[in-house]
Amino acid sequence: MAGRMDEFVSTFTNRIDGKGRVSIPAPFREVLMRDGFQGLYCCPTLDQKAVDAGGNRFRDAIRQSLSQFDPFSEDYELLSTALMGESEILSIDKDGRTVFPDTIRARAGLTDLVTFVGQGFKFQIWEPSRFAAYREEANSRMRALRQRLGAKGSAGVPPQGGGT
Amino acid sequence: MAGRMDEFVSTFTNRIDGKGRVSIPAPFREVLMRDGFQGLYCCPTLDQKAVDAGGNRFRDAIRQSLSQFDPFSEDYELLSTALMGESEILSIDKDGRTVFPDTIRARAGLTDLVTFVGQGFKFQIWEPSRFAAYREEANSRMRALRQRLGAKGSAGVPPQGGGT
DNA sequence: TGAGATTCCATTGACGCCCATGAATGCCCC
DNA sequence: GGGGCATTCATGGGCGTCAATGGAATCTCA
Repeated sequence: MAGRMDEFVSTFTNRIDGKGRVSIPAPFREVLMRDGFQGLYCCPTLDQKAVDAGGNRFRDAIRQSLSQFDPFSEDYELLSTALMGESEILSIDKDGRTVFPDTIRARAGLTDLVTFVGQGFKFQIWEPSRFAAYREEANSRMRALRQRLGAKGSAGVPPQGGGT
Repeated sequence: MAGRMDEFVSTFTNRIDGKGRVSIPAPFREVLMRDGFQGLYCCPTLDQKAVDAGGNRFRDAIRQSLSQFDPFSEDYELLSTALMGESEILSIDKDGRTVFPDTIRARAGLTDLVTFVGQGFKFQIWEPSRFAAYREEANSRMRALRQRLGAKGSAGVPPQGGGT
């Protein structure tokens, strides 16, 4: 496998078995291992029917954004409820599998397949067909954006591959 | 369970039995154990029909928050009355259960189910359906807040799109 | 002695752990 | 360059452990 894996890259789709277990993609496990967080920190994606997940690095991002607020302010209440209250810490067994609780299943609309989408310091959990649709939309928007920016110079938007 | 759990995360709903006993969620007990506080420190949530709870860290946060006020000011009076006067220290039995006194039950409107909501250094105690409503509100206001803060820069709310 | 509260024990259902299978990939040796 | 072997990884199943819950037994204080 390639050099230092400190970021979640690429997309994988795995199966949920009868007991609700899913294998976390091995490359992602590798990243989590390096990250040092024992388990998987999951938090709902705000604008999509999906779930964000990661390790310490992801968790710290959330914690840090909360730390700016006074602990007894209304904003802290709201944010901590939405971010920490809705988060889950899942354990990963020795075979690299986890079980998504009902909350996450419902959140992402999971049935028997899960798509893991690498996004650098975190990754997302999607129901495959839902993600396919989302990716289509993202790609077309991206094309539009590139065209718009392309006129001003190529900087700003990286080359886009279809991604498999 | 997973790694070092030093914060209250996620949401759990447990049942109150005929004798008023409730199991504190095991992950929360774990956090309390590490925190070192023997028992459960509870005080009313200021602006909601709910109760805040935690251990030493929570208690310290309350003290610190109070220390910002002039000890003889009216604000101090009000806050200390609300935060300390109405506080309770509950004991946790060997099976990890506690019994909520009538004050807390009334305060949170509890009947036969309790929802525990992790909020980092503390957690909240809610009547489930009441919490469901509040969560809805928290989520929508969270979105609004994010848009507002998102415009000024990434601070405030966790990164949501692809990130490096 | 009786009512409420606390401790101890039993049940059950979920979850973690171990092993087995099988497929795909990479490696080595001929 | 090709065939065969070893490894890795996803998946399935059986089993032990733990947590949540319910009930019985014990304690306490009036």
